[in-house]
Amino acid sequence: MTVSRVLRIPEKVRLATRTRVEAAIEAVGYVPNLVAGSLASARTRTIAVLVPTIANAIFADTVQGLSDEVEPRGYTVILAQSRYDDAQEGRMLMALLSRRPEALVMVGSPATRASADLLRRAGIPVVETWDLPAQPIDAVAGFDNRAAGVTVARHFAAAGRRRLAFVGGDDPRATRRWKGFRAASVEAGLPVPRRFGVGRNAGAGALAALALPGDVDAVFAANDSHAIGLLAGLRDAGRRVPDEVAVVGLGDLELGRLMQPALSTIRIDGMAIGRAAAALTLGTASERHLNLGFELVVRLSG
Amino acid sequence: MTVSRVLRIPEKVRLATRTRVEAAIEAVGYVPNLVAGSLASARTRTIAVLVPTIANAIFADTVQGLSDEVEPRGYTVILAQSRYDDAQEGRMLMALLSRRPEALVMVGSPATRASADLLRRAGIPVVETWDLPAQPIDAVAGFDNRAAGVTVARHFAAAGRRRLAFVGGDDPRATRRWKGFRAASVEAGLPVPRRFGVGRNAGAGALAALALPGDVDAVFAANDSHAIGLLAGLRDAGRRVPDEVAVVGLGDLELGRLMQPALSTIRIDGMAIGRAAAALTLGTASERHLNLGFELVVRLSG
DNA sequence: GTGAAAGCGCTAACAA
DNA sequence: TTGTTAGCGCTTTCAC
Repeated sequence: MTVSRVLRIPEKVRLATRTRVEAAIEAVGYVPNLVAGSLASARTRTIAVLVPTIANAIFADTVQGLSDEVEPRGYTVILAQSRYDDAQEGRMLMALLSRRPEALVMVGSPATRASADLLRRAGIPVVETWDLPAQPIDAVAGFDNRAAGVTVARHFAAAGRRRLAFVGGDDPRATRRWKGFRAASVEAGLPVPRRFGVGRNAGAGALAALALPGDVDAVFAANDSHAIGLLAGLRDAGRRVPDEVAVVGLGDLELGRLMQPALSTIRIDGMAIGRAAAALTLGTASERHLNLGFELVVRLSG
Repeated sequence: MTVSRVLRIPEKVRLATRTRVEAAIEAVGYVPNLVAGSLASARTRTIAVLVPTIANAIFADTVQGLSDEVEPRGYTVILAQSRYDDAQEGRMLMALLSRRPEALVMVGSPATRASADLLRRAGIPVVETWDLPAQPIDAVAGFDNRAAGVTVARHFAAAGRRRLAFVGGDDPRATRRWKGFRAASVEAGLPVPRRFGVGRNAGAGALAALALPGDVDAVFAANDSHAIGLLAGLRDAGRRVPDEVAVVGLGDLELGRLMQPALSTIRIDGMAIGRAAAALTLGTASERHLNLGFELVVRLSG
């Protein structure tokens, strides 16, 4: 019991005792067992994180932002990937909750009703990120994906572009960007944009460049990785950017800034999303609904 | 007890009983408590991972490779970041071990003797990655960083380059690349290369381009992110690549392939390192010492 | 300021 | 095939 106090509330132990205990801890190389401690205290000091994939700079940034806030406070991150697969998401949610995290942070929202119910009954703070769901489970740290699409379409329309296209995946957030993009295009009196579904890497963006009809004069790529691939593909195809085709991405990857022409983009601060999620899980946030917004950064590509 | 069996060894429960238990589980929304289970069975089904930072594509790839292998087997990844800081590394190692992972995977090797001792006494598989330490704690999945530097220097020398430079950080692995690069340059009869220490992002590479003396005709950037920044910086400074300066990176980021000129690089398969680490932790690897190698990929930048 | 008792929710081992 | 007992290594509570 005294050892336990020395480790957790040293000021409640007489200095002499404390010193002796510390020496013993050192001597035997004692490493406390937090799984036993967690069971006894009902506090695991663990935050669960579920991302589609960690091998994507934007989500990795969010995990880092979260982890930067949470580690100094003694929390450990437990991580799982849903791989854009609803069943996998459900399994991972269950696996994470079985470890009794004190909060759960996920990119997006649960895909199924069962997953949503599971989270609702978990009795811990749940933070949905990278989106602004209409009926959140609990807390939110994200931005309006639809509005991002609208912003880009209006930007293209104002610049006199007429034949728009969209390149992106079919996950819920990309789809919301697409919907906003399409609606605002039509509202601006332009034809319905073409949509190119693609894989999840930059090479896919390059492929999209090949498939792009000759009359398209502006493309919104739902993430910067695609946009950069698209830029490279257009360059190789001999199509001049932005003269013939404008390109705008989303995410503001550092590398987009270094492309020639520099990539215009919707800037999202993934690390800030992670930090906001941390504040929400730790209860230090002022509100449960954080709209971190986005910003159109116009560079040379469009 | 019967519930426990239904969940872990359902074939040992009569079908009728099983069905009833499953119905009850469903009805009350029972979520098993793995922290209690872990304590009782002394098996946490947890793998600890320590990376310098997760917001770096190459490490994120490794974490994904690892996680892809272990998640289907019921393991959960617990993650911590050392931030290239020895004290932080020590604290995180302790924090991770307190949670009694069944194995620990880290990028590089423990920085201090105390950390190394801690790991040695942990009594679990420990995998050091992204390097080939001479005296590993236990298992290794990596490549020879020094040899990578040697390969690039010889490549430059064979191409008739004379004034070499190195751009990179001062972490142990970048330093080993530098040492190999320098030694092989001198061996080839070239002057000692200049070394430019830089921060950890691509912008730093762009800055290095500005600092680069006019007579340098070949640069080895210790990672692709720096190399891509360097390419952009050289382009903006009006220095032609590869005519005036050759550039070779390390990592084979997808975006390097899309640059113009396409980036030559030392290809490392970060995901394969993660998968190998998984095999090592799960005991399915044939050897404890895996050299995954690297490959010089010559593209247009040098 | 220190220690003794009880118990966290499971699983291992054994009994029925 | 099912159930009982003991105990995993801590923390909480309460006594001294």
